[in-house]
Amino acid sequence: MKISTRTRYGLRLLVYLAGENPDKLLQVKEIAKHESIPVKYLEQIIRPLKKAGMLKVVRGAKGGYFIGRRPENISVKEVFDVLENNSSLLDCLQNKNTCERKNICSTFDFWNNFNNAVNEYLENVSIADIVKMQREKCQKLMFYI
Amino acid sequence: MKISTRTRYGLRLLVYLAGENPDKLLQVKEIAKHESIPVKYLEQIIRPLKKAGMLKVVRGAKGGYFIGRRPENISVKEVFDVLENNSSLLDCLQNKNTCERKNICSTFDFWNNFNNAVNEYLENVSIADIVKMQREKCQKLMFYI
DNA sequence: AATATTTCATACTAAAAAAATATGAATTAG
DNA sequence: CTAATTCATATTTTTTTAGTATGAAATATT
Repeated sequence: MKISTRTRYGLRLLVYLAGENPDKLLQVKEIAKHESIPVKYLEQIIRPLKKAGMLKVVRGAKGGYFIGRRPENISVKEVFDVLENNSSLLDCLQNKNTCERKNICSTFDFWNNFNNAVNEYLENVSIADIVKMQREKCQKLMFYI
Repeated sequence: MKISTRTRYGLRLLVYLAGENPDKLLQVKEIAKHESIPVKYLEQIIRPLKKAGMLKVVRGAKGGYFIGRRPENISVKEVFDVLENNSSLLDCLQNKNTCERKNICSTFDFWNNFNNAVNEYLENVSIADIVKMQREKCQKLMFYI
């Protein structure tokens, strides 16, 4: 049970965009450098997030990206759904590849409950929350200097 | 973020053992059949669980396994720790391979909180709880027949 | 209009991890 | 002594993840 690099990068990307003024365009190259992410890999991560409206684009020279919605309205759950290849903790929880043991499985209900608990947690954390956490931490550090 | 087959199998194994009388020995072959798990794969899963005292063994002919502790005292968290190859959701949370961005990472605190929440959940579910859930479900089904 | 810069789209490769299999040693009941 | 069973390790196969490569499409600037 590991968080993929894809999701980790994607979250950092969104937090970065959300922390900047939405009228300032940020380019892949710049973001990649800032966040230590391979440029081409980042491009691939951006696409589905854009599709989901989490970020917006200006194409062509001097183009770039900006946050697509108010950060309060982007939950981490949504980021998971888009980037984590299979957002569900177990295949049997989402009817695809339905396991034929499903009905007799001694652990199905437990996994289901666990999955729900995790999802609920992720639904209740927004990108804005993370930006806020980060800022508070930064201020605390400044205080001691 | 997927639960590994290893952990899923291991949990089923423990729930099965916990549901039987501890003085009844169950053999790998039988468990594997009952739970639709490849025999040799199951053997590999048993070993670390045994090491952790979650199940106990009688070797040789007519040997087999039985639950190693009261099921109330085996948390799912413990099963994860033993079977999930890297129990932590992110490497940076456990000081090994320490990411050099750790201190400046915009998302570190979030991941840390999330990890703690997940662990807390798993610590508070025991094998006994799962056995109970399963039994109640079974009874409910019986009622309608 | 030409050029440089930037995003878009897809295909491919490499590395790592997970799942499963294979082989044979050690132990013990009968 | 033999058969049944667990123990231990090595190997193979499959799947997933991470990253790279190539080039098209769009647009600002000159």
